[in-house]
Amino acid sequence: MSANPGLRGGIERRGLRDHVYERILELLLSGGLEPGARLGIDTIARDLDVSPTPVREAMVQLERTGLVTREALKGYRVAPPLGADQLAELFDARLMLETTATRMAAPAGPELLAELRRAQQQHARIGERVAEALDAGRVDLPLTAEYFAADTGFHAVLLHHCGNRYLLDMSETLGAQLHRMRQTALRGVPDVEEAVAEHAAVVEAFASGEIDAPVAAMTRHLQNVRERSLRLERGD
Amino acid sequence: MSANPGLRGGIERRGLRDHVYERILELLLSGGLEPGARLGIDTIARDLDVSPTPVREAMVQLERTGLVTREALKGYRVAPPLGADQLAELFDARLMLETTATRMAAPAGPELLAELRRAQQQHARIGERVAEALDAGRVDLPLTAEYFAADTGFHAVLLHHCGNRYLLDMSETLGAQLHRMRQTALRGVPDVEEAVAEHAAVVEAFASGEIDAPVAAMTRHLQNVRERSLRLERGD
DNA sequence: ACTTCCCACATCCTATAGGATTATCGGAGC
DNA sequence: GCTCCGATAATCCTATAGGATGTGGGAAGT
Repeated sequence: MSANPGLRGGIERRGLRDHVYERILELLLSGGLEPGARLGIDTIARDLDVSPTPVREAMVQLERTGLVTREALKGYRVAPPLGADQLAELFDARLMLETTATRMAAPAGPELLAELRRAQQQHARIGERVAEALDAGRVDLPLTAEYFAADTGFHAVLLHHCGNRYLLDMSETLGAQLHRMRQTALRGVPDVEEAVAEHAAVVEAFASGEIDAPVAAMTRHLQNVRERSLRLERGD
Repeated sequence: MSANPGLRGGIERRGLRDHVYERILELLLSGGLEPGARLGIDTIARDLDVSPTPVREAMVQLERTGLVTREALKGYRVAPPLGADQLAELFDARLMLETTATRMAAPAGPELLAELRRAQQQHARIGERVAEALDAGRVDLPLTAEYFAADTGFHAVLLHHCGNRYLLDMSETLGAQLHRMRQTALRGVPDVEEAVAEHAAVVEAFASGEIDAPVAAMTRHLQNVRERSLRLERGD
């Protein structure tokens, strides 16, 4: 296929729109902006040294993800924080998606098991560091971001192996909302040990070969996450 | 600038982007375009008497629905027809979504039952006319479109009453793909009687008050639809 | 002092123009 | 006859400009 993978840096041309999209996306995911803050087209265009047109396209794409809201003739804003009801619905949707994906991936091949173990160990490793920092009273923002990425990565393994692109798409859409929730509602990582243990239980269930065990373990995990998060949302 | 800004082809006053989006969407859903056909920005802009910018925004929005594909620096095209594997995945996703929505809507209030009955009668009424036309050997395209709309409407009732906006969003996304499938893969409506009967069974299950009956009826219905469609796809 | 009206500023939205890239078609060479 | 190559045309992509709309502040009136 591609003759020389070595020099693909200069001719990476895929339009400004995608670059602008990624920049704004990571800006949103980094959490530096308050919900409701204005996202002026011209302002962003000036900051990125591009014209308003690609910025506008990127905003349309972002609007579809739910991270930004648009009011006609008034401009774009950072989406308001998720309400308690939205939070519950989000967890319900995720429960449906991931249990189904787990069921579809149930006859676990050896490569799935390997990937799952790798993701789980990564998650556990970072989780341990997070727990240490938490005991020391420190809050390490980059570390927590890394932790969330590892957690997302673990779940992504199953979605990638369920063999259904629509489920994967839905999961990625929900993933953006989930990230937003973690920034606004939750302030830290209150349940590292529980999450790591439950992930390990899922891996064990897959390794056991029982056909219904993985779904049961995943259901338990997600219901626990839901319960912990909603309890935290209500104010401890 | 344009000669007469006052009467621009029935375009109202809330931003051209949404209007352009709707126009292109109904153009795609009407089925007048071959899969793979080019969707030139400037061409569409000229046809609708607007500038390329709102057309471009509408295309970004459409790309997210899966109805059109985009190749950087090459333009937009009508998405290729769904393969057999995509078809199966689509039905699996729909099965997951609708059974879950049915379960969530299970304690049926009287207003849900009323809406469901109304939608079911509408579906049955149009279905009868479709069957008559089918017996007479005629193929009435507007009538089949109306039939599909009624079928979609029946399922939409449940999604609207499940109380979860994410499930509703997913269903609408899948709905576009479903519509596309009906245009390409299926040519007519081969299973009017079965579909009407199964919808009636779903309504009855809701009316019975049994907590698990609606989910079971809906599962049976969707599995039957899946089986009939895939059999047709394989070529009778 | 409070409300209302009006005007100036900022921003969004659309239109037009030009550079860059890709597809197409005709012709030369093997 | 087939392949390769170059020029032309069409299209996409980005940038810039101007009209339309919403917003905020100040002055006048009650």
